Amino acid sequence: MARAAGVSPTTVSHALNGKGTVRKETVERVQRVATEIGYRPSPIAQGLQRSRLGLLALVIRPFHSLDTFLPEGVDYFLRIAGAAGVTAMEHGYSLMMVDDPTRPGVPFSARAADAYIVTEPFENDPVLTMLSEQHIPFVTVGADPARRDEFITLDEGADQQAQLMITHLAEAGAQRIALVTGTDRNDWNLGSQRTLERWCAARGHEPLILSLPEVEGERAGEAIVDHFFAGERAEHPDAVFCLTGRHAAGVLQAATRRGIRVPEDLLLAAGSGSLQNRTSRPTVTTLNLRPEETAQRAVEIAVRLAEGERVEGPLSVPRATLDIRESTSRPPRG
Amino acid sequence: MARAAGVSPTTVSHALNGKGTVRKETVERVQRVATEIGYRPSPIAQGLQRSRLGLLALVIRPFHSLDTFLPEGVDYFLRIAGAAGVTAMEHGYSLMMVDDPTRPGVPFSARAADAYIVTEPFENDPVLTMLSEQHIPFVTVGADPARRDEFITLDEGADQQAQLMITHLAEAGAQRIALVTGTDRNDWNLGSQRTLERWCAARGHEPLILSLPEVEGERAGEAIVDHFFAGERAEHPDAVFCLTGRHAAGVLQAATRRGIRVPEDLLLAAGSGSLQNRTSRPTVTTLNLRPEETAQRAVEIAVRLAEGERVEGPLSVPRATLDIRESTSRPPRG
DNA sequence: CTGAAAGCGCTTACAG
DNA sequence: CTGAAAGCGCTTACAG
Repeated sequence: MARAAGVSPTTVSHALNGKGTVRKETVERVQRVATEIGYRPSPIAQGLQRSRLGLLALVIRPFHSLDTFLPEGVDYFLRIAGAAGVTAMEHGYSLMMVDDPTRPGVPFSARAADAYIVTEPFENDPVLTMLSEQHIPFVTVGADPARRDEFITLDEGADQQAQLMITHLAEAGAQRIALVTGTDRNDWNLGSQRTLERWCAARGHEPLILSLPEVEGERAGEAIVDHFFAGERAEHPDAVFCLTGRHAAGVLQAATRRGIRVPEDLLLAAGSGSLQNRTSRPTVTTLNLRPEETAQRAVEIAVRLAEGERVEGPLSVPRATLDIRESTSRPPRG
Repeated sequence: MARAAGVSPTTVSHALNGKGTVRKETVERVQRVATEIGYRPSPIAQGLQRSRLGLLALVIRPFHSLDTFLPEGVDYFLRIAGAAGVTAMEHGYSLMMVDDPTRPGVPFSARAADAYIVTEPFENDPVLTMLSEQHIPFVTVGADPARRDEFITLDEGADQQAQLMITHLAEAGAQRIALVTGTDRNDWNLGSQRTLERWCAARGHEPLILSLPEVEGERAGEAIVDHFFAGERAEHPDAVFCLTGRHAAGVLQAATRRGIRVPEDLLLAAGSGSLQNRTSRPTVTTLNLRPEETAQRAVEIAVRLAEGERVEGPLSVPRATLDIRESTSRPPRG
């Protein structure tokens, strides 16, 4: 490029970046030649000397157990991804989704991010261990349950979120609330479980809890209904709270198939809902976890970390709200 | 790092990459020190000299008019994105989603990709112009309608795809098929329109076609039904083919609201379907565009381009198939 | 106003 | 077996 314009590399750089002082005609000539030959400064070379690429990485840990980058009917994480991409762009960064960067053979670009966002890390998550050991800045959405205060974390307040739904179900008349969690050992599953146990303990009855792999999705419906409605009638729950929208959709189908009416016989709710919970018959009450705002906060923190700022203080996701729908809208049993 | 291990940078490089010949003990010491101090070679510096970062960029042009990275109920592109991410990873690349890289102020990382995939480019798309001028390798999914053979393109065969659905509707008894396209000037909208026009011409009647912004989604349903069912009864279509699943979902709702029964009074089909078309009542017939395979092909081409290989010959997406559902399953009008 | 020099953090011939 | 030198493509002091 320098040769093509008949000037030094220094002058090219100055001209193209508006730095230093360059005669106006020289600037124009350099620009003209640049567009003529389709020259653009190498972002890699530029990155080298800023030692920053303007790249953020998003690791959605639950996708690892779901074994896909595009689980159907799992809105929450896709909305996180979409919003994170947009927010990153607004801050002058790009965002890439990567799977598990600790695996051997990962694209080496996966390690080129300036900062990482890790959502729903597992207990003692090796991804966090690696990032931490290699001094790569990162923020997690939801704590590593085993290392709660060790890393920079947007606390998701799983306890509060579960409590919100449990209170709603109780107010709608539920006496025995069953909880269906996933099997990933993350703060969302573990925290919700703790919360229901506490609630049941306060009422002096045994908690009804079932943990099934997230990946089973709606297929898990039959197993869930079998499990809770097998024994004596007095033992049956009058409300089921599934942490995932797909489990809830499955329960709705399985219950309907057996003549268990929602919400007349059974209240039904989901933690992280999805499209199908809004369109099923009846529609299903869910938590609104506000993934867009969560992503926004996470990206803002990641950007600050990427730029070498310190980030302190207790951080948290926006407070969840209830999207009350038909599945909990009529008092059960009458 | 070199100093910490008491050797030269050359030896560090050799030891860590298993190149050259280094004494076994030296290798071990270097490795030990590396993990101790959390050293990792800078991917940027490595990228500089390979002049490649292992990064692919995906530009989903329709998102630009939809004005979001996460349109709800638009499966096709998200499935493209998910599958592209996975396939990229299998080839040792990461994938980032970028919006319009021609805008001023884009993250400079957005220009750091080794190759681009651009889905559904617009007519005379400036993104393609820029990539082409800057000699950045790219592949499009769907042609730029104005520059059909100028770039490396996975042809989507919009004509064939539309023909497939039209034939199905006709076989199901449709006499007058109305087409609803989006307003983006891409090959999918324009090609489908051409195909319906040809079909109508062969039958000697005027084509019923309405173009409405993709972004209106289900809200467009009322307008569509208003438009086609305003005039005399003889002029009403007996089948509506919406290119987007959201338009189709809207038509279903609006029709139902007016007592137009699907499929008894009206056959309904969508081009690129989504979850809601599979779960609505009745379920809606769609094309299966096989986005996962499309993404896979696109990524494979992008990787070859990134690695400097030539790519030739007519390329195309996998052939669409029909997902026939209730909305076209009974002969209309008895 | 312009350019030679040094440096960003690596790797790859090449010499010892 | 190890390291000094050159180079990947830029930018940023600094000298002229």
